[in-house]
Amino acid sequence: MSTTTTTNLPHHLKPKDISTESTSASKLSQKTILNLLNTKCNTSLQCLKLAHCITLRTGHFQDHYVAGTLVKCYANPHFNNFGFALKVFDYVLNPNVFVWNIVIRGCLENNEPSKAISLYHVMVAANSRPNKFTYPPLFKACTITHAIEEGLQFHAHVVKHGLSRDGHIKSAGIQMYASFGRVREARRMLDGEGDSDIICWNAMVDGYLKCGDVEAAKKLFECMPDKNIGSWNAMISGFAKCGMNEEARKLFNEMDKRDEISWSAIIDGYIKGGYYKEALEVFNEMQREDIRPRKFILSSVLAACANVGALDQGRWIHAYVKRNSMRMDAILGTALVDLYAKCGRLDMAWDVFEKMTEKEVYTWNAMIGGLAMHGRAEDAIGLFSKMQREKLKPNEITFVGVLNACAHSGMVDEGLAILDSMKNVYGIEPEMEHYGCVVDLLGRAGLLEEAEELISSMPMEPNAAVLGALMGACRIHGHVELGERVGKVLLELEPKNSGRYALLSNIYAKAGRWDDVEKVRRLMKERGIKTTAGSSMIDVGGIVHGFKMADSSHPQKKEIYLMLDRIFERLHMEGYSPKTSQVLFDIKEEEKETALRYHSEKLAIAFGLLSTAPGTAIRIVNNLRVCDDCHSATKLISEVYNREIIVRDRVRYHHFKNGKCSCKDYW
DNA sequence: ATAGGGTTAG
Repeated sequence: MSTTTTTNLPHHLKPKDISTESTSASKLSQKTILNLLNTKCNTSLQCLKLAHCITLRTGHFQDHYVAGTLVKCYANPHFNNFGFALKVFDYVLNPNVFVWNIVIRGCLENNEPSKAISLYHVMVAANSRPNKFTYPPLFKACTITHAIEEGLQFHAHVVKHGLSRDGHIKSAGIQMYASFGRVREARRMLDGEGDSDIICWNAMVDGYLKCGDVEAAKKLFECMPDKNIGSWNAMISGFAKCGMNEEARKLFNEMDKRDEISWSAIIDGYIKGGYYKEALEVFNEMQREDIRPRKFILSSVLAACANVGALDQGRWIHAYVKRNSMRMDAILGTALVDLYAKCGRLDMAWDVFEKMTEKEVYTWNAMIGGLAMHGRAEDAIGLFSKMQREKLKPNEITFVGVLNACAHSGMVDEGLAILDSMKNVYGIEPEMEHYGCVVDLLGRAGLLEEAEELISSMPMEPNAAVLGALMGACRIHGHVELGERVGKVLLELEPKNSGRYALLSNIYAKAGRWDDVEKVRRLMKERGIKTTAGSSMIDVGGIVHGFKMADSSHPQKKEIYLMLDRIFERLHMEGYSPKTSQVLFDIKEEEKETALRYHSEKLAIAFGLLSTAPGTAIRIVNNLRVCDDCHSATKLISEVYNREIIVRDRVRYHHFKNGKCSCKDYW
């Protein structure tokens, strides 16, 4: 029975060629061949092909045990050629359960869960009776593809075949039901007949937590007949994922033996909650306990470094990876690419990217996104084309990167063409995020009407992010009426988001409508909304220094403020005039200037100029977008002090050099 | 008979 598109196998690998031949090889026993397949053939494709030839020559190919093992070897994800495994499978006559199970599992291991499901139907149609090994991968496939109907059907088959007692099936089933949000069905499986063991309990604990039922998880954890380290870890990572970092930490402290997963879960919880500094502290704590970090933790920590701009610590990890000859797998490599890109070192990001041998879509996405963030739209699009030349399928994240690149450099036609091609060429339905990028693109370019039209043509109701993009464009182009209209909707849609209030009052302030600015301020007060304070971080000698507006907490505050005054003296001589329209209060002009002068970004720059050698680049990470005034001041500083200043804001990078910015004042 | 399960990463 043919199950795949059958292109023929190479001549020498076809059964019919030599199955009748009798050579000395035929004396090889089944056992010897299996031994060969199970040892050498898992790493060497050459050995595998040789073994394949031998099975054909000796007539062992139609032995299901041999054929199954052979297919399993070909299906090893390491070879990245599952298509070939399927072709070989096609030549197995009347495969038995063993062979079917191998190929179904192979689908899963090669990221083809839907294929696993469809092959199961072929298997049943071919009258092969599934056994207990058949179902776990199928449940997993349903979990991944969210195939609820099929999952229920598989469960029914499990019952029909009398396999419900099996622990492997139970744990996979529990996970599946939990992923559907059906904890009660999961629990019923756990409590049903047969042997539920630690792994099933752990899966259930995890399931409860993934569904947000913390109490049920706690209760089960308490009354489990037996626990292992995995049970604790499931609780900790579950707490961490629910944002309950303190609870997680409490359990973590109670453990008598922690493994890498325990540490990793804690660190990850902090990262997910945006507590990057805390994450880095835990990492240091771990090292003080002499635990040698491995790639799992390292890639998490790299994400934390990337987010706070801790370039030096990130580089240390990179060096650590090299020093310990750790394999640069796709995840670790991607984390490094992301780190360097987010820390403003595109050169190093590119270096890692180029040397990586195991790139995945994520890796390309990180590099494309990095280029986009730096305003290098042509390069981002170039890389996108290269990705296709290398026959890698872009995913929806790839398009977010590419469209962002267009938005950051005003490439309207290209952006629209790409949005169009998503569906027509790549078969990927544009989602809200993609529309958001294009609304941003059109809006920034001043095409407000087109942006509005796009929004009304979207197949879904615009969310806050999309409207926010439109409103941002209104601010840039001084479109008060539209901005006001959108702003009102947005304030109801997201009454807790302080950024929206700031944007609206900014639009009013720019138009000099101070009464309305005041109204917004009062509304915020009524609703108890606090503005997100702007903060800037700068990494000097491996230590990240953070500044807030008018900050006086830094030990060197005196020097910093003195430096700032000196800087502004020089800037004024160069013709700098403060962009007081940035200030959201109707105060006197001089006061406005003072308010601008102590923006966190300027404090960080002053500190950077003080504490780094002349000529070295200054790298700053802002939590918000750069303001107009900081932008023009920084341009001038880069010229007057002859320094390259690299500023990362909430969405993109600005490379200031010789009085100019890489964003070409378009951001 | 042969094969297999949970908690950690971009």
